[in-house]
Amino acid sequence: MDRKTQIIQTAAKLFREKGYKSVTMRDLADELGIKAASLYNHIESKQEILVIIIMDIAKNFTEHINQIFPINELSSIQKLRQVIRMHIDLSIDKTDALACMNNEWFYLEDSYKSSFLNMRNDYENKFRKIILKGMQKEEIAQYDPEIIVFSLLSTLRTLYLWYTKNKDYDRQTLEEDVTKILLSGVNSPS
Amino acid sequence: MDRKTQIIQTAAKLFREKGYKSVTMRDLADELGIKAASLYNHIESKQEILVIIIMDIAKNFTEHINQIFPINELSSIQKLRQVIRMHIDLSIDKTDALACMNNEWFYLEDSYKSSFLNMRNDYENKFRKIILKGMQKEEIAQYDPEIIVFSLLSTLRTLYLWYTKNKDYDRQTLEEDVTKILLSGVNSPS
DNA sequence: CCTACCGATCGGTAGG
DNA sequence: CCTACCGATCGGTAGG
Repeated sequence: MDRKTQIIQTAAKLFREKGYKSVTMRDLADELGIKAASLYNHIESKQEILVIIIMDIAKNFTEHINQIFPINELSSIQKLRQVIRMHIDLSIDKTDALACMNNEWFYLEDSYKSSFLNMRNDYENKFRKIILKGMQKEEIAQYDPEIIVFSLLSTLRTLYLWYTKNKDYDRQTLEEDVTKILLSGVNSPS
Repeated sequence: MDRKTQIIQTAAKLFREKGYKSVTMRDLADELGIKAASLYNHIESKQEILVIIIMDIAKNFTEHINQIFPINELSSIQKLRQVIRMHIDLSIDKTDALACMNNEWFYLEDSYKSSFLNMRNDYENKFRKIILKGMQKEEIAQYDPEIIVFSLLSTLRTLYLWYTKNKDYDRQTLEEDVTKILLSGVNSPS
């Protein structure tokens, strides 16, 4: 792993723990055992670090949903399952970057912020279309689709928080249980 | 409304829009049409403002769940309904403070941070007990209770975000629809 | 990768 | 509520 990657991963950890604005270049340098000025041999600015962290993880989501979305062989429920799995996998494998994306995107400067928001909107739109098609085909219950989308996404987006406190779950159990609860609700089936 | 209340409400709005760390006392003063130094005639510090905003809204949650929790006449589902309603009401009526509580509690200093986290834990524990009792009585489905609690809370906690973009919903429709989806899931009942 | 250092900005105080 | 101002800290640069 080269130095730049090291810097970015360490930064992701710190940004997650303390927030982008609160982490100083001196904090970051300390964590790496060097002086703040030395960071600038590898990166251009604090902002550049944030951009790389967030855009990289955001692309993961975009590419994955773009891949699943057009597959005609999959039912809406199957697509939803795959989307849930992706959220769980990224929550486990790229926790720090995911936390940064969720909480620090706000501090992206103008052009990157709007490009991030575009990616986010595209993602939500595809997610929404999967739900709507599932409702048309009566695979998914006929509730207000906006509230369904919001409810699912808010759970999926904060999974990383919960996983951090419950690391004993293995990936597969988590996938099964989260999928079950999101699809079936909490009412007793009786 | 006295000046201190004005300062706190304006700060809540700005903290929500830009984040606690990014809002300067000069920003806050500008918004109120005064000079930064004048703020200190009404408040002690920037931190005091944050403490007041967050502790005030946190107490709303604590008091409300403490009131509902011990009522023996209510079933678990009825308690859950009331909790959902509280989240919706506060999301609508105290949006800025709620956003601060969710995103900026992190910047509370030591003793306030731990006191906030205690309140939060108490709240989650009572919420969890309502769910567990509901499962015992078979009012609530027998899934992993931790995942149920997490899934419900993550949706309820981010309701304010969604409401901000969908203000055309009236309170009652929102309560009915959110309750239905959280309790029944998105699977088609067929 | 370091030392030395910069201009800007921050939260907050003194004194009226 | 203001003017004037402070010490500390920030992101970043120069030069080696």
